[in-house]
Amino acid sequence: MTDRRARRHEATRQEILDAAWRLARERGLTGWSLREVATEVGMRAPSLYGYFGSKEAIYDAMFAEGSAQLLARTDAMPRPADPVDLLRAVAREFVDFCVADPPRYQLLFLRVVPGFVPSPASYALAEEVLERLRGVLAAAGVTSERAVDLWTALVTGLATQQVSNDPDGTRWTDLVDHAVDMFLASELATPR
Amino acid sequence: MTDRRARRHEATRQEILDAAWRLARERGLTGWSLREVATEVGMRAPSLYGYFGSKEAIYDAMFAEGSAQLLARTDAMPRPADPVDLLRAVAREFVDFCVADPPRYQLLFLRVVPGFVPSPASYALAEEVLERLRGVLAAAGVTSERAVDLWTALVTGLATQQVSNDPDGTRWTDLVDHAVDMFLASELATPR
DNA sequence: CGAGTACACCTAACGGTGTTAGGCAAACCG
DNA sequence: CGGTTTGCCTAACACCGTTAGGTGTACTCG
Repeated sequence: MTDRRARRHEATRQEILDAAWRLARERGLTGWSLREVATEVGMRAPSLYGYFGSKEAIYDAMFAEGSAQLLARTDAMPRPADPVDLLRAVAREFVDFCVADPPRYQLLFLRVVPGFVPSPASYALAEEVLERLRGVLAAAGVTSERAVDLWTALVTGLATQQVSNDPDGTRWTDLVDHAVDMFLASELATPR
Repeated sequence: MTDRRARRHEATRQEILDAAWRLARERGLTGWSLREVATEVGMRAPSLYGYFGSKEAIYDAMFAEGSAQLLARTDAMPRPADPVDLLRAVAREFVDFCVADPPRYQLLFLRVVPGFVPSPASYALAEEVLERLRGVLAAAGVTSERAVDLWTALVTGLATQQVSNDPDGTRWTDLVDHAVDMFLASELATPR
Protein backbone atom coordinates (compact mmCIF):
# COMPACT_ATOMS: atom_id res chain seq x y z
CA MET A 1 0.00 0.00 0.00
CA THR A 2 1.48 3.29 -1.06
CA ASP A 3 2.21 5.84 1.62
CA ARG A 4 -0.57 8.30 2.28
CA ARG A 5 2.06 11.01 2.25
CA ALA A 6 3.62 9.81 -1.01
CA ARG A 7 0.23 9.84 -2.67
CA ARG A 8 -0.44 13.37 -1.51
CA HIS A 9 3.00 14.38 -2.78
CA GLU A 10 2.26 12.88 -6.18
CA ALA A 11 -1.06 14.71 -6.33
CA THR A 12 0.60 18.06 -5.66
CA ARG A 13 3.19 17.27 -8.30
CA GLN A 14 0.43 16.72 -10.80
CA GLU A 15 -1.28 19.93 -9.69
CA ILE A 16 1.92 21.85 -10.43
CA LEU A 17 2.19 20.17 -13.82
CA ASP A 18 -1.39 21.04 -14.68
CA ALA A 19 -0.82 24.66 -13.72
CA ALA A 20 2.28 24.76 -15.93
CA TRP A 21 0.33 23.36 -18.89
CA ARG A 22 -2.47 25.86 -18.32
CA LEU A 23 -0.05 28.79 -18.29
CA ALA A 24 1.84 27.41 -21.30
CA ARG A 25 -1.40 27.27 -23.28
CA GLU A 26 -2.33 30.79 -22.20
CA ARG A 27 0.99 32.53 -22.65
CA GLY A 28 3.15 30.25 -24.77
CA LEU A 29 5.43 27.35 -23.96
CA THR A 30 8.13 29.55 -22.45
CA GLY A 31 5.91 32.45 -21.38
CA TRP A 32 5.44 31.53 -17.73
CA SER A 33 7.49 31.81 -14.56
CA LEU A 34 7.88 29.58 -11.51
CA ARG A 35 6.37 32.34 -9.38
CA GLU A 36 3.23 32.25 -11.52
CA VAL A 37 2.98 28.48 -11.32
CA ALA A 38 3.46 28.70 -7.57
CA THR A 39 0.72 31.31 -7.21
CA GLU A 40 -1.58 29.14 -9.31
CA VAL A 41 -1.24 26.26 -6.82
CA GLY A 42 -1.20 28.49 -3.72
CA MET A 43 2.51 28.42 -2.95
CA ARG A 44 5.63 30.54 -3.27
CA ALA A 45 8.17 29.78 -5.96
CA PRO A 46 10.87 28.15 -3.82
CA SER A 47 8.38 25.60 -2.51
CA LEU A 48 8.12 24.09 -5.99
CA TYR A 49 11.65 22.78 -5.51
CA GLY A 50 10.24 20.19 -3.13
CA TYR A 51 8.54 18.66 -6.18
CA PHE A 52 10.81 19.46 -9.11
CA GLY A 53 14.55 20.00 -9.03
CA SER A 54 14.41 22.85 -11.54
CA LYS A 55 12.22 24.51 -14.13
CA GLU A 56 13.79 22.18 -16.69
CA ALA A 57 12.59 19.22 -14.65
CA ILE A 58 9.06 20.58 -15.04
CA TYR A 59 9.56 20.78 -18.81
CA ASP A 60 10.87 17.24 -18.72
CA ALA A 61 7.79 15.97 -16.88
CA MET A 62 5.62 17.86 -19.39
CA PHE A 63 7.56 16.23 -22.22
CA ALA A 64 6.95 12.78 -20.74
CA GLU A 65 3.27 13.54 -20.18
CA GLY A 66 2.83 14.81 -23.74
CA SER A 67 4.50 11.73 -25.17
CA ALA A 68 2.31 9.50 -23.05
CA GLN A 69 -0.77 11.32 -24.33
CA LEU A 70 0.25 10.82 -27.94
CA LEU A 71 0.98 7.18 -27.24
CA ALA A 72 -2.40 6.66 -25.59
CA ARG A 73 -4.19 8.46 -28.39
CA THR A 74 -2.63 6.45 -31.19
CA ASP A 75 -3.19 3.22 -29.27
CA ALA A 76 -6.86 4.04 -28.79
CA MET A 77 -7.27 4.86 -32.48
CA PRO A 78 -9.54 2.79 -34.72
CA ARG A 79 -7.42 0.76 -37.12
CA PRO A 80 -8.89 0.48 -40.61
CA ALA A 81 -7.83 -2.68 -42.42
CA ASP A 82 -7.10 -0.93 -45.68
CA PRO A 83 -3.52 0.39 -45.66
CA VAL A 84 -4.45 3.69 -47.28
CA ASP A 85 -7.22 4.34 -44.80
CA LEU A 86 -4.94 3.31 -41.96
CA LEU A 87 -2.20 5.74 -42.91
CA ARG A 88 -4.67 8.52 -43.56
CA ALA A 89 -6.13 7.96 -40.11
CA VAL A 90 -2.79 7.91 -38.34
CA ALA A 91 -1.62 11.04 -40.16
CA ARG A 92 -4.80 12.89 -39.34
CA GLU A 93 -4.60 11.74 -35.75
CA PHE A 94 -1.06 13.06 -35.48
CA VAL A 95 -1.71 16.44 -37.05
CA ASP A 96 -4.86 16.89 -34.99
CA PHE A 97 -2.89 16.06 -31.88
CA CYS A 98 -0.34 18.73 -32.74
CA VAL A 99 -2.83 21.43 -33.66
CA ALA A 100 -4.98 20.74 -30.59
CA ASP A 101 -2.20 21.92 -28.26
CA PRO A 102 0.54 23.94 -29.97
CA PRO A 103 2.77 24.35 -26.89
CA ARG A 104 2.69 20.60 -26.39
CA TYR A 105 3.64 20.13 -30.02
CA GLN A 106 6.49 22.62 -29.73
CA LEU A 107 7.79 20.92 -26.61
CA LEU A 108 7.68 17.44 -28.13
CA PHE A 109 8.87 18.06 -31.66
CA LEU A 110 10.54 21.43 -31.99
CA ARG A 111 13.59 22.26 -29.90
CA VAL A 112 12.06 25.45 -28.62
CA VAL A 113 12.95 25.69 -24.93
CA PRO A 114 16.45 27.23 -24.75
CA GLY A 115 18.51 24.77 -22.74
CA PHE A 116 16.06 21.90 -22.58
CA VAL A 117 16.98 18.37 -23.60
CA PRO A 118 14.62 15.59 -22.54
CA SER A 119 16.00 13.13 -20.01
CA PRO A 120 16.75 9.61 -21.24
CA ALA A 121 13.65 8.33 -19.46
CA SER A 122 11.39 10.88 -21.14
CA TYR A 123 13.06 10.47 -24.49
CA ALA A 124 12.50 6.72 -24.31
CA LEU A 125 8.77 7.46 -24.26
CA ALA A 126 9.09 9.59 -27.37
CA GLU A 127 10.99 6.82 -29.11
CA GLU A 128 8.27 4.39 -28.15
CA VAL A 129 5.87 6.60 -30.11
CA LEU A 130 8.13 6.42 -33.16
CA GLU A 131 8.35 2.65 -32.69
CA ARG A 132 4.57 2.30 -32.85
CA LEU A 133 4.52 4.49 -35.93
CA ARG A 134 7.05 2.22 -37.57
CA GLY A 135 4.70 -0.69 -36.84
CA VAL A 136 1.75 1.06 -38.45
CA LEU A 137 3.75 1.99 -41.53
CA ALA A 138 4.99 -1.58 -41.84
CA ALA A 139 1.40 -2.81 -41.66
CA ALA A 140 0.70 -0.57 -44.63
CA GLY A 141 3.64 -1.99 -46.55
CA VAL A 142 6.09 0.80 -45.84
CA THR A 143 9.21 -0.58 -44.25
CA SER A 144 12.37 1.18 -45.36
CA GLU A 145 14.17 3.55 -43.01
CA ARG A 146 14.18 6.23 -45.68
CA ALA A 147 10.43 5.97 -46.15
CA VAL A 148 9.84 6.33 -42.42
CA ASP A 149 12.05 9.42 -42.34
CA LEU A 150 10.21 10.90 -45.29
CA TRP A 151 6.92 10.19 -43.56
CA THR A 152 7.95 11.97 -40.38
CA ALA A 153 9.22 14.95 -42.35
CA LEU A 154 5.98 15.15 -44.31
CA VAL A 155 3.68 14.84 -41.33
CA THR A 156 5.63 17.11 -38.99
CA GLY A 157 5.97 19.59 -41.84
CA LEU A 158 2.21 19.79 -42.24
CA ALA A 159 1.80 20.18 -38.48
CA THR A 160 4.48 22.85 -38.22
CA GLN A 161 3.06 24.93 -41.04
CA GLN A 162 -0.42 24.65 -39.60
CA VAL A 163 0.63 25.61 -36.07
CA SER A 164 3.06 28.34 -37.11
CA ASN A 165 1.24 30.02 -39.97
CA ASP A 166 -2.46 29.36 -39.57
CA PRO A 167 -3.04 28.35 -35.96
CA ASP A 168 -6.80 28.88 -36.03
CA GLY A 169 -7.51 27.63 -39.56
CA THR A 170 -7.28 24.36 -41.48
CA ARG A 171 -5.08 25.39 -44.40
CA TRP A 172 -2.62 22.54 -43.93
CA THR A 173 -4.72 20.03 -42.05
CA ASP A 174 -6.92 19.93 -45.14
CA LEU A 175 -3.93 18.65 -47.09
CA VAL A 176 -3.30 15.60 -44.93
CA ASP A 177 -5.23 13.07 -47.01
CA HIS A 178 -3.72 14.44 -50.20
CA ALA A 179 -0.24 14.23 -48.71
CA VAL A 180 -0.77 10.64 -47.62
CA ASP A 181 -1.94 9.70 -51.10
CA MET A 182 1.12 11.33 -52.57
CA PHE A 183 3.36 9.49 -50.14
CA LEU A 184 1.77 6.10 -50.73
CA ALA A 185 1.69 6.47 -54.49
CA SER A 186 5.41 7.01 -54.39
CA GLU A 187 6.41 4.50 -51.72
CA LEU A 188 4.19 1.59 -52.70
CA ALA A 189 5.13 1.98 -56.34
CA THR A 190 8.79 1.38 -55.46
CA PRO A 191 8.50 -1.02 -52.53
CA ARG A 192 12.21 -1.43 -51.88
CA MET B 1 26.59 61.92 -49.70
CA THR B 2 25.55 60.24 -46.50
CA ASP B 3 26.56 61.73 -43.21
CA ARG B 4 29.86 60.50 -41.85
CA ARG B 5 28.20 60.10 -38.48
CA ALA B 6 25.23 58.22 -39.92
CA ARG B 7 27.56 55.84 -41.69
CA ARG B 8 29.48 55.20 -38.50
CA HIS B 9 26.20 54.63 -36.67
CA GLU B 10 25.12 52.11 -39.28
CA ALA B 11 28.45 50.31 -39.00
CA THR B 12 28.09 49.96 -35.24
CA ARG B 13 24.54 48.71 -35.73
CA GLN B 14 25.86 46.01 -38.02
CA GLU B 15 28.61 45.18 -35.54
CA ILE B 16 25.97 44.59 -32.86
CA LEU B 17 23.97 42.43 -35.25
CA ASP B 18 27.02 40.35 -36.13
CA ALA B 19 27.79 39.82 -32.45
CA ALA B 20 24.21 38.71 -31.84
CA TRP B 21 24.41 36.20 -34.71
CA ARG B 22 27.73 34.90 -33.41
CA LEU B 23 26.33 34.36 -29.93
CA ALA B 24 23.14 32.83 -31.32
CA ARG B 25 25.17 30.30 -33.29
CA GLU B 26 27.30 29.50 -30.24
CA ARG B 27 24.63 29.28 -27.58
CA GLY B 28 21.31 28.98 -29.39
CA LEU B 29 18.90 31.51 -30.80
CA THR B 30 17.65 32.63 -27.38
CA GLY B 31 20.75 31.72 -25.38
CA TRP B 32 22.39 35.15 -25.25
CA SER B 33 21.89 38.37 -23.27
CA LEU B 34 22.20 42.03 -24.15
CA ARG B 35 25.06 42.32 -21.66
CA GLU B 36 26.96 39.65 -23.60
CA VAL B 37 26.33 41.34 -26.94
CA ALA B 38 27.45 44.63 -25.42
CA THR B 39 30.67 43.10 -24.08
CA GLU B 40 31.32 41.57 -27.49
CA VAL B 41 31.28 45.01 -29.11
CA GLY B 42 33.04 46.77 -26.21
CA MET B 43 30.06 48.50 -24.62
CA ARG B 44 27.70 48.19 -21.67
CA ALA B 45 24.19 46.85 -22.18
CA PRO B 46 22.25 50.15 -21.93
CA SER B 47 24.35 51.64 -24.72
CA LEU B 48 22.82 49.20 -27.18
CA TYR B 49 19.59 51.11 -26.83
CA GLY B 50 21.11 53.88 -28.90
CA TYR B 51 21.03 51.41 -31.82
CA PHE B 52 18.07 49.16 -31.16
CA GLY B 53 14.92 50.01 -29.23
CA SER B 54 14.75 46.63 -27.55
CA LYS B 55 16.06 43.08 -27.71
CA GLU B 56 13.09 42.27 -29.90
CA ALA B 57 14.22 44.95 -32.35
CA ILE B 58 17.52 43.07 -32.63
CA TYR B 59 15.64 39.87 -33.39
CA ASP B 60 13.63 41.79 -35.96
CA ALA B 61 16.76 43.06 -37.69
CA MET B 62 18.15 39.53 -37.64
CA PHE B 63 14.91 38.28 -39.16
CA ALA B 64 15.17 40.82 -41.96
CA GLU B 65 18.83 39.99 -42.54
CA GLY B 66 18.13 36.26 -42.68
CA SER B 67 15.30 36.77 -45.15
CA ALA B 68 17.52 38.94 -47.32
CA GLN B 69 20.20 36.25 -47.30
CA LEU B 70 17.73 33.61 -48.42
CA LEU B 71 16.44 35.93 -51.11
CA ALA B 72 19.95 36.66 -52.38
CA ARG B 73 20.88 33.01 -52.34
CA THR B 74 17.88 31.84 -54.33
CA ASP B 75 18.30 34.70 -56.78
CA ALA B 76 21.96 33.79 -57.34
CA MET B 77 21.07 30.15 -57.88
CA PRO B 78 21.67 28.44 -61.25
CA ARG B 79 18.32 27.80 -62.93
CA PRO B 80 18.16 24.51 -64.79
CA ALA B 81 15.69 24.56 -67.68
CA ASP B 82 14.18 21.19 -66.85
CA PRO B 83 11.36 21.63 -64.30
CA VAL B 84 12.38 18.59 -62.29
CA ASP B 85 15.98 19.72 -62.05
CA LEU B 86 14.83 23.21 -61.19
CA LEU B 87 12.67 22.11 -58.30
CA ARG B 88 15.31 19.72 -57.06
CA ALA B 89 17.81 22.55 -57.06
CA VAL B 90 15.55 25.00 -55.26
CA ALA B 91 14.60 22.42 -52.64
CA ARG B 92 18.22 21.50 -52.02
CA GLU B 93 19.15 25.16 -51.85
CA PHE B 94 16.48 25.78 -49.25
CA VAL B 95 17.30 22.81 -47.04
CA ASP B 96 21.02 23.58 -47.24
CA PHE B 97 20.29 27.16 -46.25
CA CYS B 98 18.38 25.96 -43.20
CA VAL B 99 20.90 23.37 -42.12
CA ALA B 100 23.83 25.75 -42.58
CA ASP B 101 22.58 28.01 -39.78
CA PRO B 102 20.00 26.42 -37.48
CA PRO B 103 19.35 29.51 -35.33
CA ARG B 104 18.66 31.50 -38.48
CA TYR B 105 16.27 28.81 -39.62
CA GLN B 106 14.49 28.78 -36.27
CA LEU B 107 14.15 32.55 -36.31
CA LEU B 108 12.77 32.67 -39.84
CA PHE B 109 10.47 29.68 -39.91
CA LEU B 110 9.73 28.44 -36.43
CA ARG B 111 8.05 30.72 -33.91
CA VAL B 112 10.72 30.08 -31.32
CA VAL B 113 11.44 33.43 -29.65
CA PRO B 114 8.80 33.88 -26.93
CA GLY B 115 7.18 37.23 -27.66
CA PHE B 116 8.68 37.89 -31.07
CA VAL B 117 6.58 38.75 -34.10
CA PRO B 118 8.40 40.21 -37.12
CA SER B 119 7.56 43.79 -37.96
CA PRO B 120 5.53 44.40 -41.14
CA ALA B 121 8.66 45.64 -42.91
CA SER B 122 10.63 42.49 -42.05
CA TYR B 123 7.71 40.23 -42.75
CA ALA B 124 7.34 41.77 -46.19
CA LEU B 125 10.83 40.50 -46.98
CA ALA B 126 9.85 37.00 -45.91
CA GLU B 127 6.77 37.17 -48.11
CA GLU B 128 8.93 38.26 -51.01
CA VAL B 129 10.82 34.97 -50.57
CA LEU B 130 7.58 33.04 -50.75
CA GLU B 131 6.59 35.06 -53.81
CA ARG B 132 9.78 34.05 -55.66
CA LEU B 133 9.16 30.45 -54.66
CA ARG B 134 5.68 30.66 -56.16
CA GLY B 135 7.29 31.88 -59.37
CA VAL B 136 9.71 28.97 -59.49
CA LEU B 137 6.97 26.45 -58.82
CA ALA B 138 4.83 28.01 -61.53
CA ALA B 139 7.74 27.73 -63.96
CA ALA B 140 7.77 24.02 -63.18
CA GLY B 141 4.08 23.74 -63.85
CA VAL B 142 2.90 23.82 -60.23
CA THR B 143 0.41 26.61 -59.73
CA SER B 144 -2.35 25.73 -57.28
CA GLU B 145 -2.38 27.26 -53.80
CA ARG B 146 -2.74 23.81 -52.28
CA ALA B 147 0.30 22.53 -54.13
CA VAL B 148 2.39 25.46 -52.91
CA ASP B 149 1.27 24.81 -49.34
CA LEU B 150 2.11 21.14 -49.67
CA TRP B 151 5.50 22.07 -51.05
CA THR B 152 6.32 24.36 -48.15
CA ALA B 153 5.19 21.73 -45.66
CA LEU B 154 7.34 19.09 -47.34
CA VAL B 155 10.45 21.20 -47.61
CA THR B 156 10.25 22.79 -44.17
CA GLY B 157 9.47 19.35 -42.74
CA LEU B 158 12.68 17.95 -44.18
CA ALA B 159 14.62 20.93 -42.86
CA THR B 160 13.06 20.74 -39.40
CA GLN B 161 13.74 17.03 -39.01
CA GLN B 162 17.30 17.50 -40.19
CA VAL B 163 18.01 20.42 -37.87
CA SER B 164 16.18 19.01 -34.85
CA ASN B 165 17.10 15.35 -34.98
CA ASP B 166 20.35 14.99 -36.90
CA PRO B 167 22.02 18.42 -36.93
CA ASP B 168 25.45 17.12 -37.96
CA GLY B 169 24.36 14.43 -40.39
CA THR B 170 22.55 14.18 -43.72
CA ARG B 171 19.73 11.80 -42.83
CA TRP B 172 16.98 14.05 -44.19
CA THR B 173 18.92 16.19 -46.65
CA ASP B 174 19.64 12.96 -48.53
CA LEU B 175 15.89 12.60 -49.05
CA VAL B 176 15.38 15.93 -50.79
CA ASP B 177 15.60 14.67 -54.38
CA HIS B 178 13.38 11.74 -53.59
CA ALA B 179 10.84 14.02 -51.94
CA VAL B 180 10.80 16.36 -54.92
CA ASP B 181 10.21 13.42 -57.25
CA MET B 182 7.35 12.26 -55.09
CA PHE B 183 5.87 15.73 -55.06
CA LEU B 184 6.14 16.23 -58.80
CA ALA B 185 4.81 12.79 -59.67
CA SER B 186 1.72 13.63 -57.68
CA GLU B 187 1.25 17.26 -58.67
CA LEU B 188 2.02 17.08 -62.36
CA ALA B 189 -0.19 14.01 -62.74
CA THR B 190 -3.19 16.04 -61.58
CA PRO B 191 -2.39 19.51 -62.93
CA ARG B 192 -5.49 21.31 -61.66
C1' DC C 1 37.61 80.03 -34.04
C1' DG C 2 34.59 79.68 -30.12
C1' DA C 3 29.73 78.56 -28.50
C1' DG C 4 26.12 75.50 -28.59
C1' DT C 5 24.15 71.32 -29.63
C1' DA C 6 23.75 66.56 -30.70
C1' DC C 7 25.50 62.24 -29.86
C1' DA C 8 27.95 58.10 -27.77
C1' DC C 9 28.56 56.11 -23.89
C1' DC C 10 28.54 55.63 -18.96
C1' DT C 11 26.73 54.35 -13.95
C1' DA C 12 22.87 53.43 -10.97
C1' DA C 13 18.82 51.41 -10.41
C1' DC C 14 14.08 48.97 -11.03
C1' DG C 15 11.28 45.03 -11.28
C1' DG C 16 11.52 40.62 -12.97
C1' DT C 17 13.74 35.75 -13.43
C1' DG C 18 15.53 30.89 -11.64
C1' DT C 19 17.62 29.20 -7.64
C1' DT C 20 19.83 28.46 -2.81
C1' DA C 21 20.01 28.80 2.32
C1' DG C 22 18.01 28.46 6.48
C1' DG C 23 14.03 28.41 9.63
C1' DC C 24 9.59 27.01 11.69
C1' DA C 25 5.54 24.37 12.46
C1' DA C 26 2.73 20.50 11.48
C1' DA C 27 2.53 15.51 10.49
C1' DC C 28 4.23 11.16 11.11
C1' DC C 29 6.67 7.18 13.53
C1' DG C 30 8.88 4.64 17.33
C1' DC D 1 5.44 11.41 24.22
C1' DG D 2 10.15 12.58 21.70
C1' DG D 3 12.45 12.75 17.45
C1' DT D 4 12.54 12.97 12.70
C1' DT D 5 10.82 13.99 8.38
C1' DT D 6 8.05 16.87 5.51
C1' DG D 7 5.86 21.08 3.63
C1' DC D 8 6.14 25.49 3.12
C1' DC D 9 7.97 29.92 4.32
C1' DT D 10 11.15 34.39 4.02
C1' DA D 11 15.47 36.37 2.62
C1' DA D 12 18.71 36.68 -0.53
C1' DC D 13 21.83 35.93 -4.77
C1' DA D 14 23.13 36.60 -9.48
C1' DC D 15 21.33 37.52 -13.67
C1' DC D 16 17.91 39.45 -17.03
C1' DG D 17 15.76 43.50 -20.10
C1' DT D 18 15.09 48.18 -19.55
C1' DT D 19 14.89 53.29 -17.91
C1' DA D 20 16.80 57.62 -15.95
C1' DG D 21 20.15 60.75 -15.75
C1' DG D 22 24.90 62.39 -16.26
C1' DT D 23 29.45 63.34 -18.73
C1' DG D 24 32.64 64.15 -22.20
C1' DT D 25 33.49 64.25 -27.03
C1' DA D 26 32.42 65.38 -31.88
C1' DC D 27 30.17 67.97 -34.84
C1' DT D 28 27.72 72.45 -36.63
C1' DC D 29 27.28 77.10 -37.20
C1' DG D 30 27.61 82.28 -36.33
